[in-house]
Amino acid sequence: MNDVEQAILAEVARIPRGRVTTYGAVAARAGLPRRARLVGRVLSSLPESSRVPWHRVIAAGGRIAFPVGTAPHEQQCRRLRCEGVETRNGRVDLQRYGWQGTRGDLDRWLWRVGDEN
DNA sequence: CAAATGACGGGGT
DNA sequence: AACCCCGCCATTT
Repeated sequence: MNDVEQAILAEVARIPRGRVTTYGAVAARAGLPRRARLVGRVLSSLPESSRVPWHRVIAAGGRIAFPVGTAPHEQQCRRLRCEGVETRNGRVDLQRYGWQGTRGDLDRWLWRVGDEN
């Protein structure tokens, strides 16, 4: 595994339980702007045994990347539901569950923790 | 080597 | 909101 994949997985692992973020956002935070597709490719190559929370990564606009009705789609919805994230018609409300990862994040705002610059 | 293919994104209709 | 189209780029045909 190279450093690029490492950076991407590190960002995915940073997403808090019960929150979600997009492929594009992960790429940007990993220092790879406009490389959303790469994020998807890396996640698709994860072994079943991986503990990386891949289900917290969704497509732009809160859409679940897998086609509605497919097994992987159902699995992702199930995993999200387990941590309190509700999915409606294959989508997640980003206004409510979206995680930006930096300034403006609800958690940091509430607890005043992390890098405040 | 050319063309198709994605766990994508954004802009236009 | 739902498509379509095009940019993106590592892999696979």
